[in-house]
Amino acid sequence: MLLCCRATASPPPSPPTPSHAADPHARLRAAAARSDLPGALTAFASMPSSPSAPAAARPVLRTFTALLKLCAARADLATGRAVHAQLAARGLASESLAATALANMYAKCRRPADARRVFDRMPARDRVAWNALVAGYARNGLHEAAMEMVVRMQEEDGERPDSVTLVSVLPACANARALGACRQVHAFALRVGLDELVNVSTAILDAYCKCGAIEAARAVFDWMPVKNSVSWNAMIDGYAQNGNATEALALFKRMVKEGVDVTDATILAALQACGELGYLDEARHVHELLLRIGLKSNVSVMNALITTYSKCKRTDLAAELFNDLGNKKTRISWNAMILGFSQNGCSEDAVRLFSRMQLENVKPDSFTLVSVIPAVAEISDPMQARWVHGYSIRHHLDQDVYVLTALIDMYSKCGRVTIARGLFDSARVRHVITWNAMIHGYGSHGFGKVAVELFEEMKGTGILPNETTFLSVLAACSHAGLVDEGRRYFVSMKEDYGLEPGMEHYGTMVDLLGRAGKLDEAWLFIKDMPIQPGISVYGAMLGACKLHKNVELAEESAQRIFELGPEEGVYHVLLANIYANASKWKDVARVRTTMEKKGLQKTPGWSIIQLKNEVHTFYSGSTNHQQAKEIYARLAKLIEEIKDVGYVPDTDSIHDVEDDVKAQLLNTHSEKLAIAYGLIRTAPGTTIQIKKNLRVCNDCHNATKLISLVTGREIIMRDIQRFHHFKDGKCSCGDYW
DNA sequence: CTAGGGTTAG
Repeated sequence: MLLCCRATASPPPSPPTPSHAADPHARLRAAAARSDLPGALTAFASMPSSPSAPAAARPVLRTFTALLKLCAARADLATGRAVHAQLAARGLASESLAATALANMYAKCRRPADARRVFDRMPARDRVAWNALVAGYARNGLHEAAMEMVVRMQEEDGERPDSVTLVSVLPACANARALGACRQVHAFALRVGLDELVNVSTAILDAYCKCGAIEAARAVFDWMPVKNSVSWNAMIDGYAQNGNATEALALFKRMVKEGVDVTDATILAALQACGELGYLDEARHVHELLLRIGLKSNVSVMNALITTYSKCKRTDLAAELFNDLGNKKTRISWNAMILGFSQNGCSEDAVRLFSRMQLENVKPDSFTLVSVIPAVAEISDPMQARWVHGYSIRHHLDQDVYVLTALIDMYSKCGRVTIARGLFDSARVRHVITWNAMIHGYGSHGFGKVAVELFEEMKGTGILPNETTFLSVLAACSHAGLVDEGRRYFVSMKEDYGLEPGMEHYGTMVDLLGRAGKLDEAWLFIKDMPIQPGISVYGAMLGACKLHKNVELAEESAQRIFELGPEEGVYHVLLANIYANASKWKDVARVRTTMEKKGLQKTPGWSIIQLKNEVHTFYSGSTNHQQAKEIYARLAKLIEEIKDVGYVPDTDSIHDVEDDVKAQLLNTHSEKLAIAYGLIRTAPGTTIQIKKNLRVCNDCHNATKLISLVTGREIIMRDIQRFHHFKDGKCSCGDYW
């Protein structure tokens, strides 16, 4: 046996480090090869600097450039500056080789201005020095400056760009989305034959992708006589980033088939494509592949896999990977998992994981909060909301625009629009998304006029509205019955801002016209749509037909919806209700039968109320609550009280049974149960907050108004579409929803 | 001793 592991064995011989023979220059070279900056500094320290010392022992230019390279690699600015001082003391700081290395060091330490200063002091600048500056600007996000340097090196010094110049400046062209510049570089490369080089062509291809010129990129890719992994990765990622995930995956498969080396970048690009398409099976294949080639220890790849499985709605698989990461987890891993839970409706899991992150002392960043805050918003517990807000402040992240916007949205969703407005007013920086969140907040709470006013104020600030802004504004107009304003904004969207309305905008417009009773106009609006109307558009029409009892147009709309094959039973239910309203019982039966045949089910309605730390869920007629008896008793009393102030049960949507049974059924709606329970459990005067999974029904809406009157309570009800604030016998929606 | 500058990914 050559090596023995027994404890009694003699220690292995130490590596040959003849300390006496220590030539500092050799030691520094060795340290540099190991990228060992401290070792290199020790070696440097043992070099004599006095001119009386033997010349061979004194540091030479090479010594300093080696140190600078190490500083650059580690972004160690302090040491880099010390080396700069040493060079300056010897009058070497402007020497071509040293200055170039210095410029490079500063650029990698994110100090492009210092790099420039060194460059400007050079008496003569060669191509390499120019290249260092181009690369320095490019990697620090100074795209225009990088491109300008390429022009100046030719004009001022007559230096012809070489391959390094091109691969340095191309990322700048790419990040500046400067397609024209990309084309110029490409043309230049063709002219001087630099396109033969794989790295040049790859950089061109990548820049084309980033500028959205995916066909041009593909043409370069297909032309390239020699490709490497980077070329393939850039092309695959180009497709993934440009929304063509299908082509990205196809190319990825070809790459594997042709035996090109798959790297971590390949995997990341392929996973991105799988996630975008929600292709679980493909994601699993990529997963298997990366296990085969041993990329499992790459945390970035595992993080991407967590994200991808989450996008495929498999948080279970994501969580498994997350747990397997053990102590290799980074903050990005936590963020990915929290976001995964948050976006898949697992709000409690998201918040729990966030708490665990605190317990394990992982510092959060703005991404963490932007992931967890929507989960808190979904849970809508004001206490938790206040806590996560305080947490954001403690970690100095509350003024991050994205965090702030998430907080505004969260407070709106917790029914606290005023607090949301306070945050909005205190914001030091506001993006479009910030305005959108606030406008949406007002709109969803029925403050349509305020939403519109805020939108007008936004236009005055010079911030350009986007598609989402208009969606919120149109929805606000719809909820507040601002028909003329809505029509004008819809036109303005395209004419003044060049924004193309999407399916949701059309749906909202139909909703706006339909709610206002302009059914014929809504129908014509659909007919005039330049895109094929989707289920959501006809769904809005159907809802309006229910509201205004128009059987004919309801049938037409439903017909189109059924042709489009809806996955939920809501539209059948809606149509059946419309027939029932018109006493067309045969038709009701027919719709019910088709619904059953298609295996579609009515979504059971539920309402929840949160008290202390418990969530109480009520279904229509449910009796399984611990305090069910009390609840029904309180409800019965409540119904008597509101009858005294004019409550008449709205039994329109119920049939087949006697009137008193109808009233009975209405009285056990989940909303009413939740409210009754809230009244029992909370002190007089407390606001009651309810969340309902469907639209609040007509009768419950009516009843709740009167409940707010007789009990003197404010009741905030969040349904699938919007918020209703009930107070003093009125609702913020003005009975218009 | 011929040094100093460079492509994908998050």
